[in-house]
Amino acid sequence: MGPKKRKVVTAWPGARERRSGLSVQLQPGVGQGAELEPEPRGHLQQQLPEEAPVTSVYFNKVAHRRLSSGFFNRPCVTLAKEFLGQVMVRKFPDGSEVKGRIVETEAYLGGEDQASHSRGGKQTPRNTAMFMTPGTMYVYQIYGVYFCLNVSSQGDGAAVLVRSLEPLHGLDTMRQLRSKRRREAGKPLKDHELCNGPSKLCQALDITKIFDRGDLATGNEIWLEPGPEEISGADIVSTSRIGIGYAGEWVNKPLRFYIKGNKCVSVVDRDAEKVKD
DNA sequence: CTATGGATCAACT
DNA sequence: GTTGATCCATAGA
Repeated sequence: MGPKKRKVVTAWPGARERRSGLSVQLQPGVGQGAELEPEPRGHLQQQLPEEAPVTSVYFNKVAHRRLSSGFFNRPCVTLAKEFLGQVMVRKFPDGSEVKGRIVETEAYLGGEDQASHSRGGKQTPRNTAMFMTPGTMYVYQIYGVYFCLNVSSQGDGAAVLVRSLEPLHGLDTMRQLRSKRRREAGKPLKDHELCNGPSKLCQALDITKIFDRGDLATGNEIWLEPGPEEISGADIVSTSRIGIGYAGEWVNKPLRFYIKGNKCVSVVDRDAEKVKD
């Protein structure tokens, strides 16, 4: 039997409201400062003015507080692994911030990758961001309900899907944002459940289509900072991607990467974790 | 396990 | 312009 007939709607509900910022009331101050901030890396972590221009790599080591465009200009698989451990920061219109450490990513390689939205090298209005400068965000809506965040990498049509974060700061804000789609009577979410999925993290950070084609390297509302610790190759599990059963030979390619043992990984692969030789 | 929900795009008229 | 099949998921039972 065929699919049910659907009415056609040209805009997603709430689009206008969300443009003006948060659509839930946040409780200011609650929980802020009670959570552990990542240790600064070295002594150069001083605060910078928000739009501090980076004019020279030689005189602006300080500017590495925020990962800049050069960081994103790497091959897709390399970038997917380098993302692990970096801290995603979301600043809301009221000035408050939430932060989470990236613990799970997937690489989508572009034209030849049958699981990629850019398969066959096809560029459409939806996936245009995948073909833009490395560091460009590709946000798309899935199943009509949720959003997923990708970041363009080096390579035509290649991008990295951000699948899971370990919440570091602003957990109460995340919980409020995540509750919007949940029943009142639902059990309160554990910390590790706040961002353990590609659309969960978009809810928790209020990432919507308005960020599509935005630049993660220069934006004021969302950016990356160096993580508190280096993630070594030995701590990275490489395994198959999630939810791409249609992609033929690409189904089993090890293009999903996560930090071994991290509680916030969405789908754990015990077999892939068994390190042999 | 199932229900949910709407944009997207190829393939048509 | 319309149609049909699909889609990188989540929530709740």
